[in-house]
Order: sequence, then structure tokens, then C-alpha cells
Amino acid sequence: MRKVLNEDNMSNKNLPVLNKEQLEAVNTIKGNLLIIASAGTGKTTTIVERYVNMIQNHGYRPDEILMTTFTNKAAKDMVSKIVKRTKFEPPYVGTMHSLFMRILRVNAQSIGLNPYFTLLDNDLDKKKIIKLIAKNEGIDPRADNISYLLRWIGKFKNRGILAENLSENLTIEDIKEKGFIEEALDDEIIRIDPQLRKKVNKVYKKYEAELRKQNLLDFDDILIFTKRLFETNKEVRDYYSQKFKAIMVDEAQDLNVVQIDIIGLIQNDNLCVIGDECQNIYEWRGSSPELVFSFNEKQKKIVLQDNYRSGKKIISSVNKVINAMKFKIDKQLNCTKESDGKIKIEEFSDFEEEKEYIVNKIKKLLKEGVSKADIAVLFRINSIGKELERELKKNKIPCHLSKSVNFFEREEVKDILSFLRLKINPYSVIAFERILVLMNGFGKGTAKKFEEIAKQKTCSLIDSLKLHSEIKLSQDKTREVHKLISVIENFSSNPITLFLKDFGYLSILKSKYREEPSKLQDKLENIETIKELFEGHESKKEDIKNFLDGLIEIDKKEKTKDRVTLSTIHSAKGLEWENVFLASCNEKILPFYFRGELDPMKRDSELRLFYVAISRAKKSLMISHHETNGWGKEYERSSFIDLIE
DNA sequence: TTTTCGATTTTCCCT
DNA sequence: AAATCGAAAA
Ligand SMILES: Nc1ncnc2c1ncn2[C@@H]1O[C@H](COP(=O)(O)OP(=O)(O)OP(=O)(O)O)[C@@H](O)[C@H]1O
Repeated sequence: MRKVLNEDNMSNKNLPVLNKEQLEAVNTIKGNLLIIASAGTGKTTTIVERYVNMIQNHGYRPDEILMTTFTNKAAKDMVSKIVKRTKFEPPYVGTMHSLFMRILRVNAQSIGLNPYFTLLDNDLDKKKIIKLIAKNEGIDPRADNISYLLRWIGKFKNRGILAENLSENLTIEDIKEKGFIEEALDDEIIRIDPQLRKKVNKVYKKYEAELRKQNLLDFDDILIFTKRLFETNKEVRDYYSQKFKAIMVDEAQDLNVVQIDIIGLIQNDNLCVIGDECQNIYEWRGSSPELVFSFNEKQKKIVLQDNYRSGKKIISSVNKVINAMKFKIDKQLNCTKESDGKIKIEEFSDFEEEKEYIVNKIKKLLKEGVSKADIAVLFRINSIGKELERELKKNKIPCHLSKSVNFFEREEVKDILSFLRLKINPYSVIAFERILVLMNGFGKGTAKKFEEIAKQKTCSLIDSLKLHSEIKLSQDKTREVHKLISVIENFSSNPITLFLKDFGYLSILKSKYREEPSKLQDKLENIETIKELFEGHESKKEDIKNFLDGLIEIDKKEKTKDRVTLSTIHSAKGLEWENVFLASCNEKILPFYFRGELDPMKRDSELRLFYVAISRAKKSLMISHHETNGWGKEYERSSFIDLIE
């Protein structure tokens, strides 16, 4: 029984009637398919229906369809739309990182990975590792040198260039002996000391070696190791390529080559690629729209151009922005909505006033009966988001900012997570140092001694603690060490309670902040939040590991509540709201000027970001900017606003 | 020698 | 707001 959907049998009330192209995409369930869809043309709607169609009418099981999104917020949106239609949770819908992480955990051993690896998930920890390497290599560990090396390592990794394939000594001819060289890094031209440039490969190799030693993976490694898994292990590859009878890849214009290669390895001639080259905003992560363009004439291609999202005025502005792009495929959006929609551009003397305006305007909307879930405030940089969050909270407006911004970077949250990570991965020097120095009388020196023991005896850092007699410790300190060992190796009580009570973190924190009660209160609240997140998890090693793995898709797991959304433009991609604020639309912020400069290439990509931002609005779009920072420093209005006026 | 304290610096975007 | 580095304290 093969059912073809058409306009008559699509009787579901809460479903829009799909147009001809959308229906064709929904009904094309054999072979490869490329869907090119500009903003708001219903690509999410279409692929959700395609998924539902495959399940309900063509005998696919949910665990046979792999659907990848680019951000966790988009994954959450996709999942909730599928749940609405089918009443079950789709098991393989998520970001590539979260889906492949699951596959890697199961298959770690077959590529020589210790399955108890933990994630190296922030730049600060990466820099710590790089800095140590730099010092050993005789490189001046200045902050900008370390950032430079980090950026190069990132560039290698998200382009799939492996350390093992690089020679240690660079012999590129145009690397001069003295002076400066100019080079492009993430589309930015930077001037750099050739002596430093020469050491990039070596540092990269050492960085990789260090991560293996500490049993850490960074985000790029999740992809690199998945690719290696499928490349080197035919059995595993066959298993997954047969398991996933159909694959759908959303936001394909933003994939990097490693991601494209992985899809190539497991796809089984039922690959649906969805993309919009005007929404490519992740070149800095090595994205290349080549998967979108690799589709040739013979393969099926469907273009969606009718916008169902925004009012006429908004669409006309969006089209003006598309016209202003230098590199684009000629296209325009057709507006299908009858309503005009509203665009307002407001100027304020400083950021304080701008925030006040946004708060008051939101209050007014809420008074008029607008739901909080229909309001979003978008911004280019998170620091603006943090300030907006504070302002909204002060005014008792329920709002939500991604936890990765203001939550996972807090010291108490990092401390708790380090403790959990150390329980899973006792080779992580990063986690070990963080925990050890919390104890009174223990500092970096002692940590280094234990690390040395671990190295000598080739044992884990926790095992090195047991050899504490090799370094003279006072009785008090010995007792502390034993306490730490016992809480780390205890897998029967709640690990967070172990840390807070048995290890004594709560009293450490309370004494550290005894003079700042409000700060302490704040920290205690964050600790409560972590406890809540952990609820429902057992204390066994596997459970803690699963909890930690779950954190990489925290934005997908976030409960839907009625509250105002605060989001960067990047993570707002694919989503929509009735009322959208675009805050601090200033030159140097959007477009963002890195170190006071803006490369013309970058400008186009910032413009695409602006395009994404303004195309999120259904009914009203409020763009605001400010003239000074409050201390007299002048800010210009974004030149992008000129385009739409 | 190692820890602790206080002044200084660092913050683009995401997984 | 937190990490870092040098100087003071233990
Ligand atoms: N055929 C249709 N008729 C009426 N409304 C539609 C139709 N298709 C989609 N829509 C509506 O248009 C809006 C935009 O759709 P959707 O979010 O699927 O677009 P999108 O292509 O994913 O956008 P973007 O590329 O910006 O992420 C949604 O509110 C959706 O319900």
C-alpha cells in the first residue's frame, strides 16, 4: 500500500496545505533529493512531512531514518514538530555531533579509543593545553600567540587535515626568516611572525598527542573519529549504512568537509539534502556548500521560493538584502502573505536606553495579549544577550538564554562537571587540576607532582593519588587525598551530593564567598539547576557518562516553557517568531569587526547573517541600535540598515 | 617551595 | 565574571 499525499487527503487541521513543490518533495522518498529552500519557504515543514510520510505510508521505522540538524535548537524544533504529528520521539534526529557521539561511544574500542573519554568542550581548556605545549617549544606564551595556534588547530581539524599527515617542520618557501607574513585565517588576513607560523604543525601534533593521553576528545574529534570509524571498519560502516535506510541533512550549506565525508560514507542512495546557500553563516567553522552543489543535473532537485512566514514589508526588505549580496545565485522570495507586517528602526543614545526600550516594548506586547513564546530578541554577540537577560529578569519577564552562555561558564558549574568528568575519565589532567586545587593546601605544585607519578607509573591520576607516599604530605593532607579518592571511586551514591557534602565543596564555596552573600546565593541557585538536570540519573559510571553526553545537546533538551527567547542570530537559524527584536544593530557589531577591521569577504557573510536575522520575523521586526557606549565612545548605526530603508 | 592574594586582562559566532 | 600572573605569605 503506497499512499501518495495530495491536497485532498491532507486533512489534518493543524497542518498547512502544502504547495506543489513541497508535496513533490514529501512524496519523493526514493533516491537522492536536493531541496533548495530560501528562508521561510517551508523547508522545515516539508521535511517533517516527508519524515512522517515515510513512517506512516511507506513502512520506514523511526530508527531507520537519520535526520541531522545544524544546531540543537533546530533539533528541538524538528523533534517537537515530529512528535506533534506522530506522537513518538524520533530517535535519530539531532546535530551530527550528538548523533555521532552516541555511535562513537558504542564503537570506541574498534578504533582504539578508550570508551570512557570525556569532552574538551571549551576554548579556555584547549588554550591551557596549547600554552603548556607552546612553553615547551620555546614559544612566547602570550595570549595572542596561543589564540593563533588554537585557530590554526581548529582550521586543520574542521577541514579534516590530520596531524599524522603533516610534516613536523614547515618548509613553505614563502615563509620568510624575518619580519611578518600575511596569511588568511578564517577568511581574515592577519599578520604573523614567521617563526611562530613555522611551529604550527608541531604544536598541532603535540596537541593531538596530549588529548589522546588525557583521553579527551574535542568537538572536531567527534567528527574526525566517526569518519575514521567508518573508513577503517567496514563492518561498522555496513551496519550503519544498512540501518539508516534514509538520511536527511538539513542546513547542508553549513557542513564542513568532514561532515560531508561521513554522510558520503554511510549514505545509501536515499539521501535528502536541504540547504540555502544564502544562509551559509559558518565558514569560520570550515563550512563549504559543496554538498549542495555536488548534485548534478541528473539528480532530482526541488526549489522552494514561496515564503509563507513574513509580511510583505519584511519580505521586501529581505529581498533587498539578497540583492546586496556579492556572491549569490540570483533569486528572490515570493511573498504569499496578505498582511504587510511591520518594520521599525529605532535609535537610542546608549545601550541602557536601548535595553529599556526593548523591555518596555515587550511589556506592552504582553499587555496586548501576545504570548511570550511569540517574542524573540536576537543579537550578534552573546555579551549583549547576557545584558539583555539581566535586564529582562530585573523586570520579571520570563526569558531564556542558552545555558552554554551564562551557565556552563560559571565556576561552580565547571567545578561540578569537572568532578563528574574525573569520575569517568581519571586521565583528564584538566579535570584533575581543577578538583585538586579546590582542597585547602593543594595547589598547582602538588598537582604537577601527582601528574609526574602518573607518568612514571603509567597509571591514571586517581591511581597516582594512592601513591601519595612518594611525596611527603602532612597527615591532614593525606586525609584529604584519601577523601578525594573515596568520593571519586564511589559509584553508589549521588555523585553531586558526594561532591557537595562528602568532598565538602559547599563549605569551600561558602567560606570563599562569605563576604558576598548575593554572589553566593547566585552560585547556590546554579548548583540547584545542575542537581535538577541530573535528576533521573543513577550513580553508576554509565549513568554519569550518559548525563555528561547529554549536555552537548542541552539546548535540544531544554523544556518548552512560555518565555521570551534570547538568542544569537546563529542559533536562531531555522526558527521563527511573530515578533522579533534585532538588538544593537551597530556597525562593528553587525557586521562584526574583528580587532577593529572588516574584510570585504567577511562583510558578505555578515550580510547573510543579517538576512537570517530579519527573515525570522513573521509579523513585526524591531531593529534597534545605540549611538554611544555611555562613556562618550561613538558607535555608528549598522550600514546594513541602509539597505532596507 | 608552594599556596594564596590581588591587580590585570580577556571575551565573536557553535558543536 | 573568571582566568592569569606576579608578589607576598606560609
Ligand atoms: N504550504 C504552506 N502553506 C502555508 N504555510 C506554510 C506552508 N509551508 C510552510 N508554511 C509556514 O511557513 C512558515 C515557515 O516555514 P518553515 O519554518 O518550515 O520554513 P523554513 O524554510 O524552514 O525556514 P528557514 O529556511 O528560514 O529555516 C511556518 O510557519 C510554516 O507553518
